Amino acid sequence: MNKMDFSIHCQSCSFSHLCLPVSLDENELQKLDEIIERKKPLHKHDVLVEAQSKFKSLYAVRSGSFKSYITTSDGQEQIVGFHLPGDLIGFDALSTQHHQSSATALETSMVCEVPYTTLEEMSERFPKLRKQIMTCMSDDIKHGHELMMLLNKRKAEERLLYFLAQLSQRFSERGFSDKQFNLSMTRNEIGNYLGLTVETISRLLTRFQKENLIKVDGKLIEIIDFETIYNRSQGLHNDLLIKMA
Amino acid sequence: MNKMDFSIHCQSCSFSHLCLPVSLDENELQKLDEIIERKKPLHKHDVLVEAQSKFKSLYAVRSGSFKSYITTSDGQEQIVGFHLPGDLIGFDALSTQHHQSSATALETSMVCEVPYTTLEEMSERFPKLRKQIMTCMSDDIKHGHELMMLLNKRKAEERLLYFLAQLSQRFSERGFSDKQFNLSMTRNEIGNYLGLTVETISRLLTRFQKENLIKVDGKLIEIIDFETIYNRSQGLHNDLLIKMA
DNA sequence: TTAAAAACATGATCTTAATCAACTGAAATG
DNA sequence: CATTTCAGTTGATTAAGATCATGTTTTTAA
Repeated sequence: MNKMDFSIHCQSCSFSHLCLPVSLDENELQKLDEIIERKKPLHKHDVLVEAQSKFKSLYAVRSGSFKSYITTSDGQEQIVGFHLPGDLIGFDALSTQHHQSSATALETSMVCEVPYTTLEEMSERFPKLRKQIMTCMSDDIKHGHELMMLLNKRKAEERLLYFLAQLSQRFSERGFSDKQFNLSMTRNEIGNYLGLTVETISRLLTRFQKENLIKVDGKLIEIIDFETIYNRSQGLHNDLLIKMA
Repeated sequence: MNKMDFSIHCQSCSFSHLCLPVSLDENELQKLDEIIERKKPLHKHDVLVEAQSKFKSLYAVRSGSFKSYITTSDGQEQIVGFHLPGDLIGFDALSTQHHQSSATALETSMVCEVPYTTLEEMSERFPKLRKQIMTCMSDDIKHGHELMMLLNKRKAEERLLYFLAQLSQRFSERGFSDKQFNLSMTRNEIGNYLGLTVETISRLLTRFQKENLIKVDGKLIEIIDFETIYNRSQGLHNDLLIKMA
């Protein structure tokens, strides 16, 4: 962790192309940068947002990662998303003024905080900012639809391959390696998200390794054959592909 | 179908409390009413919105019902929602300007059309309208989260009971009977939405009838024991409830 | 109005991933 | 640094729901 991180600006942030600054001009960016507060690091298990709590701020992940989850009536946890640097957390509270889901850090992480009141003001003045928030919500809806398809139509193997392919892509978009990365979430959490058990995740990872799709070393994943991972995650298997050709 | 339907106004619409007019004042409502176009009826299987098509209008269901769905890479259909009178269709296009899902009528239905350009103008002038659209999107995200929980944590029986309970509630909110209603969707479509097969839906409906929870007559459903339906849809069974007491 | 096509119901069998169990390794915590 | 808790792996068994098969009823369209 670099002390410099505390004083970084939106203008020079390497995730600005994914985050709120998208499409803002110099002047607007300057304003946004002024109202954003940099918070001190959160540690693993620290709670960033509590479900049902009043909406006070929007957060952008600066480093590390988070999971967000809802809690069912019978006390179970359902993870609804994992957040990487550049992602926004908390906009599910924009309508009701209360958060619908909780968010906790999966590792030591940093966030930028955008206080609600200043955000309201700014989005009144800058339609582009409003639009960007709309886009985030819309993306979230789309993600929900895709997930629905995944959970309804795909079997265990396809779900986990989809998860790995998607993670790899997201790391790549953020300038990290898409060939080698760390899983900050446990096997249990992956299973929770994908509607599978830990045992199934574990077995599949070992199998994928045997099939030479990935290399697994604890939390470290190496993507060996992205092509096959992607195809099979879409329900396209080799024998099927050969038939089509 | 009454001819009067064609000339009904937002001011006197019985679904205005669920639809765009929410929280608009007399003047604003008047303006909204002026830009809304009433379209002629759509029939079963008619396409209202085509996925990937350019965003031209937002639609509010006036009568009848719709399903919206995405199509997977291998050509399968995944239903992502059913729409009843008062519901908005098409706002998943607000960010990209292109629709993410298709929508077709499940029966003879009517919609109110709000052209995109006038909507943009209006929402610029009336923050309340903008807020209402935000609320719709936010509700959709929330719905997605709940569905994820349903598909990941609940078994077939609980899913279908949840579906029935939710339909009953939604009918009630719209001033229809919550005790007796018609399923405008097929068993196949229910299964598609809930991640189950037709056969499972069929078997469960017969079982629920035998257990005296509902009465089934083809597409006509009568809710007999809402209390038990709701409890069991949440994973709370009788023996468990007795233990807790 | 009637033929053809969908939609629905129900039984028999099979498959996938859950569950149960036992063990190993990693990492918090006093 | 020790010990106890948590995370992960692997095997054996089971159960829920899919799939397959067939008959019936309802809808649709010629």
